[in-house]
Amino acid sequence: MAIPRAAKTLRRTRIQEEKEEQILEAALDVFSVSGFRGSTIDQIAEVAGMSKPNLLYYFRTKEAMHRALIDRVLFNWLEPLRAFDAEGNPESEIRSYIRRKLEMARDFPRESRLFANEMLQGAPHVLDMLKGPLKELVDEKAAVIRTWIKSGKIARCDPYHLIFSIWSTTQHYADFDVQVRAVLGEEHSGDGRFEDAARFLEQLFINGLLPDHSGA
Amino acid sequence: MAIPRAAKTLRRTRIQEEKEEQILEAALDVFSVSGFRGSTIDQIAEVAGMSKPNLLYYFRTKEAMHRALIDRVLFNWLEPLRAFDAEGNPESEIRSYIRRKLEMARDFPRESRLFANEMLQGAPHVLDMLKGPLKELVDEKAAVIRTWIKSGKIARCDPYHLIFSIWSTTQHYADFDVQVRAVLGEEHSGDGRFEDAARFLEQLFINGLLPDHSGA
DNA sequence: TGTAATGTTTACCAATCGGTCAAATTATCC
DNA sequence: GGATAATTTGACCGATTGGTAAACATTACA
Repeated sequence: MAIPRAAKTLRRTRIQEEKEEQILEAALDVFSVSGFRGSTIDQIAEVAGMSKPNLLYYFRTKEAMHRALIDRVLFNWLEPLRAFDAEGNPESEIRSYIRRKLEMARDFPRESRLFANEMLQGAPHVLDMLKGPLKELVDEKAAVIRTWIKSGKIARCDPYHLIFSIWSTTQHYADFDVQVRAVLGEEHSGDGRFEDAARFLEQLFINGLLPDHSGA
Repeated sequence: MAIPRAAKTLRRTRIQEEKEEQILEAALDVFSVSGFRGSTIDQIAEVAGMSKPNLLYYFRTKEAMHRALIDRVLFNWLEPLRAFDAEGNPESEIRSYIRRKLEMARDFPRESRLFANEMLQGAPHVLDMLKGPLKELVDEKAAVIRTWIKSGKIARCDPYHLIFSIWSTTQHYADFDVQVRAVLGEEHSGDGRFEDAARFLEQLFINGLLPDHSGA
């Protein structure tokens, strides 16, 4: 006899681990393309290779699946920003932040699109997280950048918009991948484009942010 | 007696103009948030203040509505890039391109999101346009940028990634508006943030792209 | 090996989906 | 004003949606 699903939280079976993993993997495929409203449980079930009621045995509702997926993805997503270090020197910190974010766009494009879809829809499922933990983390890093500015290590600029511009330029290669490929053409659409992007962005941000040469 | 809809193309009534306008306006509201799959005709009908069969009198299918909307939006969307002028000097051209794109993000955020949604889904409805007209336009402007580089007016860089980075940084303020507001907090979420963004981005791109001061 | 807990499937449900149809209403033009 | 064309609506259709119930199958464990 099937047990009330609450019991699952007491002890997790091997099968539960595997199947939930399988489901979230498929859900990432589907949600990242079509967004929450545009995705169906049947689609996810097909990708996961399981029956729809079987999915709903592990996640009571479509919402629960989406929530579990977001929770799992968000933590890793902020890792590069957390690694942003006040002690390092600005140039190498900015460089490696750009690198890391570009690597994530290359290696985890679905995660990026899942997040982008959520933003486009007004962040109905993660608004609290944006206003809370994310804002706090960004505030903290903005303070770091301000100390760099005060000590003359980088040019005066708005640290928030600096962070936004790194986010947007790097995530662009995941979220707008199809446009990037179309514009670059088949020949330049290989993995090499990430190296080109990295070179360009590092040049842009380093030259753009170094202290004024013009002894003003 | 209703006439076959093909007849509409012969002569357009005043009512047709008005209602189609009304419908596309509502469709923009809905599609830009939920994407094509996630939007329903009923939603659009409600926003438009008309009955569903009435919508379908003007647009035979949901696809037709979406196509008409995209067609109407895309032309204006590329206007700033078209205005990018080879004759002007690089600094002011880049400055005003950033300004124009930021103004569009501020004044037409739904259009930006409609486009972003389409990209996230793999551009099923506009792929040909990306590979054709858009690529040609970008190729043309990339050539302009290359002449600037050759004549030493701006630093050496990949013109395509330069264009991508201007697109992404500016559109970010429309597509990720909810995140920007959440991170900046209520106090800095007013229209002033567009001025701050403009200041930052112009500084970033101008300093980042001016020719090397270090006589290398 | 037996049995209870866990996992899976078939059949199904009400609500919503995109879309049709014919009747009713309104605008247009002589 | 009346005929005719254009517009609008309510009722409806089959397909798909998110989700359920219960029978069935499998696993874990004594």
